[in-house]
Amino acid sequence: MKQHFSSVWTRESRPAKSTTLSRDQIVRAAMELLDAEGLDALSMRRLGARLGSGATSIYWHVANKDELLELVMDEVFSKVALPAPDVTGWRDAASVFAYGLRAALFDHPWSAALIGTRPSIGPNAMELSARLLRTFSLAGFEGMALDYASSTLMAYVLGATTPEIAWRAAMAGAELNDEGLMAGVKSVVDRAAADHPELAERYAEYDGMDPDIARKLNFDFGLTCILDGLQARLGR
Amino acid sequence: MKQHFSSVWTRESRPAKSTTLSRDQIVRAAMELLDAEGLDALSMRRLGARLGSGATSIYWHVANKDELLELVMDEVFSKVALPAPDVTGWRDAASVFAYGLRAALFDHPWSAALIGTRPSIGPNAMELSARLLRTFSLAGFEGMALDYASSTLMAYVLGATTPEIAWRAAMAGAELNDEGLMAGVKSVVDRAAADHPELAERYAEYDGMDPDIARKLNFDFGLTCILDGLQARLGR
DNA sequence: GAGTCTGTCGTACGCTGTGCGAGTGACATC
DNA sequence: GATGTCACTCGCACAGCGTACGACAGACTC
Repeated sequence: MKQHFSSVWTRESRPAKSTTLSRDQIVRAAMELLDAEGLDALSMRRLGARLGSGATSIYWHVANKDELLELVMDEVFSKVALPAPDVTGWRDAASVFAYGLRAALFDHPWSAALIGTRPSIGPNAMELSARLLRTFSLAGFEGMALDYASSTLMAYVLGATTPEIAWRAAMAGAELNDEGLMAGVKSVVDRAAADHPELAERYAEYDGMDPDIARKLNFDFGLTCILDGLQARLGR
Repeated sequence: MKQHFSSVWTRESRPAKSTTLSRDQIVRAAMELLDAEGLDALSMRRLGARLGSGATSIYWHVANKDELLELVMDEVFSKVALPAPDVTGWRDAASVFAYGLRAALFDHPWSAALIGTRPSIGPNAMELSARLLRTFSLAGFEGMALDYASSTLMAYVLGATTPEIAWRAAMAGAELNDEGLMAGVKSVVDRAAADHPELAERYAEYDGMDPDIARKLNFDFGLTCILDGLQARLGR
């Protein structure tokens, strides 16, 4: 039995005549719950309770939980700023985009687990990529290269950010100052270092460094590296 | 209540004296189940059944389902080839790595959903990144830049591949030849195009193109772009 | 007053991860 | 041979999950 391709964006939202519940409210409440307690904490029952209504009432406004997640995920993309490139120059605009997307994902860490799960084709995601295309278009990219350039940048930001989020989540609760809590991390790292002298050398350089700053430097390196690579393609 | 950082890699595997069940067997069976039926199909009961044993027997060899997923995920990284850079030159080695990782992820599409979930610190992941470091080291990168360079490449591959996998999964069952099945995709795309003329122009260029080939071209563009950016950094 | 449409919700089904404790067989020690 | 200890398996049970279904209430139309 073949399945049709289907997604929330394929259907219209229910007309919002309802007084007590609406798709917007549901999405907003889901976002709050996700931000506060993470992906596992979002259940239809808990969400219903937070909205002061029955769990199954939600299903009038949303087909199923997957679609709800699609809606919430798209909301994340709405929070990414992207300045007009004719004001700032395309490199600055692209940088602001990259840092903005990174920040938006950090603000909603549960999104890291959803990215690999469904394509981002909601209106906000579309709007964002259209603006990114415009940026690169004004920069001088044309034809396929225009598309390629913007998805290269997008890919880098996603691929750099999601593992960062995974790290942060794994460390949640463990604090740097408390040696006992970090012992687990250290033992994993030590084991790796023991087998691979190259890794040991690398880790040594990070000693005593704030991991957030280290990650930011890392991100910035890759970003300017990509922008350089793109720029080289502009002169043909 | 604070939580300790903990992971499978922190503990030793149970000594493999067991005749009927072993960690390796469990991981292998889990991988088969995941490949055949996807992430949702993996339940401890189904896995137990496939192994011809009770569901809860698994818990003697693996602390919980999360750890099992960590183990299976690490197995994916073991399948990535990386040629010695002194034979092929660092750019070729890096390309082979990138395509190899991409292929490994494609072979196990469920991995896309796990990448944002937990840091990849298993022995195979470590081994792979150590080899990548060696590659860039021989290329001439030093200090922090060595680390940055390899994680930039890693980030790009992950970020480019996971959305591709998400797309493929969403299209599963829908075939290009069958217009009816693709109608859903088309309506989403059309809606986006209506709101954003830039997007419409882009989509038009892909018309009639094999999407797999289009994606490969896209991937290749970004990859050479990054390698160029990295190379520019080599001459200081 | 009757009928229809919109929206809510209680109940129920089949499924999940996993804690617990009972059970089994191999081996060591007396 | 009896007893004890360990490595391992597994049935049961619990709390929770997503969601199909049908009953129900209120508003609006004829």
